[in-house]
Amino acid sequence: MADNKIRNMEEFARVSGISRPTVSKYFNDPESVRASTRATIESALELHDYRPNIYAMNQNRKLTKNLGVVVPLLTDPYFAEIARNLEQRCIAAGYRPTLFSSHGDPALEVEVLETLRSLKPAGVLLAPLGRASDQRALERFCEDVPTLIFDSSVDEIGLSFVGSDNYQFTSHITDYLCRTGEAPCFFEMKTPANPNAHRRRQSYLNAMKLYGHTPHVISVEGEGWGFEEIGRLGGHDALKEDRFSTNTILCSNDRLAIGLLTACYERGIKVGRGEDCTIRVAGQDGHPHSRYTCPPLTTISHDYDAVSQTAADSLFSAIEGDVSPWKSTRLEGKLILRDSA
Amino acid sequence: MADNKIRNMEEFARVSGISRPTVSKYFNDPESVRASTRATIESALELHDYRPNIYAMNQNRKLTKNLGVVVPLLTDPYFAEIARNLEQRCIAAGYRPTLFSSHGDPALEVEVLETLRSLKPAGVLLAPLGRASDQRALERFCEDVPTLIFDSSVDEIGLSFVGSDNYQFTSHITDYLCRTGEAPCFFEMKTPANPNAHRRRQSYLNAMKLYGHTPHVISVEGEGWGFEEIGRLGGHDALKEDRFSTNTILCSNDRLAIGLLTACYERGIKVGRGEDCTIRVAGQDGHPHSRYTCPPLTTISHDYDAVSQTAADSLFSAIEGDVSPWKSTRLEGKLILRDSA
DNA sequence: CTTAATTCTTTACGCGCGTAAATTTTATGT
DNA sequence: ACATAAAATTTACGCGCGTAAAGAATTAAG
Repeated sequence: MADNKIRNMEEFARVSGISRPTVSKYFNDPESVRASTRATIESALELHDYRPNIYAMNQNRKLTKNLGVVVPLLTDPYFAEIARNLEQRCIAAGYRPTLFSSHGDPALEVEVLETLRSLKPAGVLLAPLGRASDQRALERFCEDVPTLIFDSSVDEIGLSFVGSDNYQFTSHITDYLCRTGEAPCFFEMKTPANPNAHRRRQSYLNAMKLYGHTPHVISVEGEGWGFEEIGRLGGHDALKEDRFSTNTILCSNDRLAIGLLTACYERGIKVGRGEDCTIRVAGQDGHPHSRYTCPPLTTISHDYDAVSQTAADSLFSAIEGDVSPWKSTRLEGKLILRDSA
Repeated sequence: MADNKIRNMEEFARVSGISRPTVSKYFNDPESVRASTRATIESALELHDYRPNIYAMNQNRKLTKNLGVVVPLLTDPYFAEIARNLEQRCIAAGYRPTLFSSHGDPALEVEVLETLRSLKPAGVLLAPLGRASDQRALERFCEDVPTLIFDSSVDEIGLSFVGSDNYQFTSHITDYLCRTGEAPCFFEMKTPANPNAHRRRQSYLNAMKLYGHTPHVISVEGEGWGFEEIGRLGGHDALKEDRFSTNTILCSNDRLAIGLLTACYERGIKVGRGEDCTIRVAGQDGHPHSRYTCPPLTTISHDYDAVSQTAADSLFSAIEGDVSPWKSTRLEGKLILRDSA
């Protein structure tokens, strides 16, 4: 590490005894040079620790090693967790991921895409805002940049879609709730940000019909991404007006359920499976926090690893030349039984 | 937006009728050109929507407009929230922030700094991992890049430090707890990741002495960043062995408190201020989730906005030439009274 | 040892822009 | 109107690297 101030690749090539174009080739892909050359360069690298100027590098390269990872809201632990997972997969595969959050704002989402465009990324892993997204802007972006859509699907844009099977989620947990107690009613936002919410409601309706029960949907008001508060306030209203038709409530997602649990607590209603409990509450998502609610939340969890891996691998293979047609992959969730239902 | 494929600044300068060096000057700082010229350029910009190549831009510029924002763990909603806040301030100030997370891993933290170095950022807002950080690596980085340290202080490195006043946090909430019930015992991790934890324990000890009470600290085992689980398991143990000396527990941080609340629930212990409650639990941090625990968590909250603003503004003024000496700013927290204590 | 296939070296150009210096144009004050 | 300051233009060079082409060196195969 006696780095004698190597200023550029020219100098580094000189001290390593290898020509600059070959060194350039090495940095582009170490496997592309002979093993003995690689060893020479790498031993020189240990002595001088030089790093190529990324700006000069990316200026002329047809394809950078940059990847974009875009999530709608990084302060949501679900997206934070999946972003972390994706980021590490990208690094492991030799790419340079950059993390972006739309912060729940459609205008910001468009800006993020513009920024991303100027980064000339090799590819992008994009979880759109959903309903609020500027569809046209997304489409145009996907035409220019290899983009894999995940989490929430918006038409057939991009290379492919990878997400969870929301129909399976809801039908599976509805089935569980029906088998273990009263059939559930469904607690959701009236105008959800995410299109998955519609699939979940539909799946609830289908499942209830299938099992011969009368479905009942409670849709609560509320805009934005403060789901817990929407669930809490909506929960208070619904409880006050006695709008829950059964003692079992299936929430459209965990964050809503967390808010509802708080509302129940605040009204002195005991939630759970015990003898002394009034109602059962279940969520959907396997939110990182769901383990620590009181009572711990019964939910159906995304397979974070599988979604991340499928998404990342699809993008990588597309970048590396695989030209398979658009495809939607929806992975099943796993029921997580806890005390709330 | 009839963008007739502007390929570079040369072409854009031609169509806008302004010379390229002036256009370059404009993109570097729009205020640096005459208002009439600015108007000319901006109207051309609307017609052709050209964006300078950021790689070519940053290659020769002495100082880029890039900023780094580094947090120890982006999946922690506290850091996610503060990162979001900082990011938006950077954008508003005309910089290009890039978000990094060390994911709780010291080796990754060093890697992030290396990556950051090659981005030649104008400055960095860095929240170190803390105890686990590679001190030497941090120091060397701070020597090369204008870095403002926030959240957790590590020696007097970087431009300055901005964070919360942990002494005030703990003494304030200890005072509150003493005045409203039994004096608290202190629930913490034996080997905390964050140096703030030591300040909090010390402040607890001081405050208890001041008020003439006997302090009692319960330190629980557990490594890593899964604070909720550490709090839950440690809580179970402590409850089982009856190690809490009073009916009031002040937790070193909210995530630990959240885990403890879950443990209490699981043991059928009622937490809160009500007649029927056995113990009181309080946290520290004002974690985004603390509003939705059951019962809602009494805590003392970081002033997110003030911390972010002070940190961002300090960095900006340092970048713009202010050479004030190293300084530590510690902002007071606000008590948030809820039902748990 | 010859031959062919790889791999490396040399040479050279260009990417898109920052930036400096000298010159010309435009704005400002009297 | 003039002198002066401020801003824009012209010209030119260089940043650090990607990349292409042609020739030399190395390796692998027969």
